[in-house]
Amino acid sequence: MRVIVCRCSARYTGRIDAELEPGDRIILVKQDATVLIHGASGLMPKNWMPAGSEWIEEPGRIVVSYPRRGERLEIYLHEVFSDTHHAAELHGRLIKLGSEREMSDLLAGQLWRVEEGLEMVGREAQTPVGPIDILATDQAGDPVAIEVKRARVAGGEVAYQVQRYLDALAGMPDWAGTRPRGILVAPAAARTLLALLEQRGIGFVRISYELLASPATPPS
Amino acid sequence: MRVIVCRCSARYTGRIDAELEPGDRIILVKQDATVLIHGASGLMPKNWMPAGSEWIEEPGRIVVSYPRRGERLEIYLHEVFSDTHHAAELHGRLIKLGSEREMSDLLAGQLWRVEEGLEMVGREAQTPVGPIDILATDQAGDPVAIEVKRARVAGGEVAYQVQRYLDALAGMPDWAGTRPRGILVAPAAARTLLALLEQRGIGFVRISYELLASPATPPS
DNA sequence: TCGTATAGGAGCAGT
DNA sequence: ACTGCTCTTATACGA
Repeated sequence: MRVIVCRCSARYTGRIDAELEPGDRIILVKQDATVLIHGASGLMPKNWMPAGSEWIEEPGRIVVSYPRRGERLEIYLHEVFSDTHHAAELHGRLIKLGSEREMSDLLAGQLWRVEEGLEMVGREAQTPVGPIDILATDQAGDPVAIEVKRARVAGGEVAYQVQRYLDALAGMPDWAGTRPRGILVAPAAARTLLALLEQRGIGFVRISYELLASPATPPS
Repeated sequence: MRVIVCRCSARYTGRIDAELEPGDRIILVKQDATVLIHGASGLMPKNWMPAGSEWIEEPGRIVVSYPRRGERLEIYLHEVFSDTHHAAELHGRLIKLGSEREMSDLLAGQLWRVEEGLEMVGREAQTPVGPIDILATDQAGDPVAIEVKRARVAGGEVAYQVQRYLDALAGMPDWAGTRPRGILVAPAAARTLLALLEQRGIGFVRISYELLASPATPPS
């Protein structure tokens, strides 16, 4: 890992064309050849190049390229304040708790929170248009596609995503003659989305990861 | 801007819970108080905190918090290899060419490339469900919602995005009695998306930014 | 503030 | 490789 503190400018061409005007920046070059040019604000780098990029260095100029995708970044070093190298031998993992997948896992064992009488059919149930998070059957035997979101949902696309699953279910021989339903499970939803779901006949059940992770209290 | 090269571990709690095991990292602290913990690979930091975070430092331990969103990052410094500060006085802008907005601007003056006889109605035309990139009328006087994408489109969401616009148009008094149509303009589309568009009656016209930016050759 | 859409999105898992 | 889909997505723009 190399850290260059410098005043530089840059020019990127590839997926777009971009010009970075001169400024004080920190350039990180990682062990996998990822290159980041970080400015004084924000999470995202001003410019970057992906892992596996090729590196050509001349005095005052660095050219990083990724021919496979037609990308190229030219960095012009106007003044180098420091340029150091670090071994980075230890690489501890990052462990995340509370992902959607985990929420879905928890919910699978607590389907009674969604609706009484649901029977699990499958997880990530394959349809021609993509996998359904949780597929269940209700008391009437009709299929219920449950879409799980970890965080508050605002955008309306999810309604169409569920609709797409329902259309697919309706066309599958296994479910011929049934009336597929859809339910969105999330900790919160935008007002406009709730209206859209209502209009489409898609249910919404407010459930958070914290609720699912807390000691379960199944129905009596 | 501060750069700490160190061996550290960290614990984040907020939107999820995450634990970063001990490893060699580069911590960037930006002028806007953004904090990034970068590992040896990849574009994204292992952990981060947003601009405006609060900072508490003790020997061997840094606590960054953003109470407004209930976020907190604890960094445990096991060994500090270097810890430097840099002024960063010059902040040149980043200028991008080839964004979707610019592509849309160009296309607005070359609607003949999409379909003969289109008449411009509006840009970013407001509907209750969001703005339509380009709204036009065709030779029959029916509204045409044109969605512009600057890069190849794979996901099917765009079909629903356009469908939503069409539904909204159908419900607007201005367009009562008309038959709204949708057209996706992009340099390329996935096979499955093409099928979905076809099925939904949404048109696809293959146009790239490069084509629009090249010297225009209007119809004879 | 919320809602909506773009991003050089990135990253990941399945086919 | 292509597709689908989540992300502590970030970021910008507008009502």
